[in-house]
Amino acid sequence: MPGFKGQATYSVDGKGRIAIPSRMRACMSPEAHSTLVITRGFERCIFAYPLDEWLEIEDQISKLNPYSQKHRTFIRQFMRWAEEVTIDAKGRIPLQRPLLEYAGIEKTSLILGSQKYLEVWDPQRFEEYLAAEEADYETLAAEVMGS
Amino acid sequence: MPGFKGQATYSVDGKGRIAIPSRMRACMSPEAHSTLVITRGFERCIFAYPLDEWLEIEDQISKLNPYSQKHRTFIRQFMRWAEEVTIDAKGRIPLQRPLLEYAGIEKTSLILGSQKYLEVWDPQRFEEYLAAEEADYETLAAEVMGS
DNA sequence: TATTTTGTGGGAAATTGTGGGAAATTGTGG
DNA sequence: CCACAATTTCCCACAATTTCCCACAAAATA
Repeated sequence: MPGFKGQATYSVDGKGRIAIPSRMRACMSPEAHSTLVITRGFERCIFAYPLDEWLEIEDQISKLNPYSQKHRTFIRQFMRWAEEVTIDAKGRIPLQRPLLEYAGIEKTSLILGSQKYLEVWDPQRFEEYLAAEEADYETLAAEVMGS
Repeated sequence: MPGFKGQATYSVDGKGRIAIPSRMRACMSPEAHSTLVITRGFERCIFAYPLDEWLEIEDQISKLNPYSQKHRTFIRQFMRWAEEVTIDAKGRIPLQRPLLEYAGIEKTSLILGSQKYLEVWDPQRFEEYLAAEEADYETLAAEVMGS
């Protein structure tokens, strides 16, 4: 089962909705029930997990120890940003203002497929992120994938 | 099962489509379902993997740790350029504008068979690449293939 | 030379993305 | 408990893009 791939630049409408590219929608399994869990991602973007993927992550979270301060803090931070949203008839999802603010998204969004989840970026911020990345793609590939 | 071989110079039509040479198409196994995954290659060309080959790569990717910053960056970069395309009735595939731009392809493309995958180059850029390669073919062969 | 295959181009149909209005829901204050 | 405002959800219309399909020409085969 292939994962999410590809990229697209879509607009954010007045109601804070963004479209999910149909190719990416097609990658979701029926068990996801057209539902995504959006949450604060790393590197200042939004992550969106299909429901079934998310449940596996939550399963891991549930195994953490709530009596450890470190674990507790992580659980709190991880869960408080998460929001379950369903994809509407036109393939869109609503994004909450706090998340949009966190990611610095206003009128345009860049959607990236990243295997098990989607990422939503402010296009300009993504450019800056790319520029800041020190290792170039080919070096990184050799490092990570080299046997 | 023999791999992709040979080369061909084909045009890119107004809709960004290129034909896949029939003898290369003939090399694809039925498991590929006439589907190629095109993505950003190294040295500024486009790679095209038959679906079955690609799935093996993605399998490796899925084993990486998304909580490691380095791995996450690689997954992001690797997947965002990838796009699943099916070969149409006339043996063509559509190429997305971002990929064409990355490879500097405009009206003409050079298609190379390279064992497990195809490469799509801008003909002129390929010439430049050859010229820039310092090691000649025979020296390289001795180095790489020497037991 | 006739016939099939292969590559090229473009038109028509279907799908996809965008925006906005109306109905339903939720929260707030009287 | 009800009225009102604000938000969210559902639905429809339009435009742009993509997909599908057919026609033609060049090349290869016989």
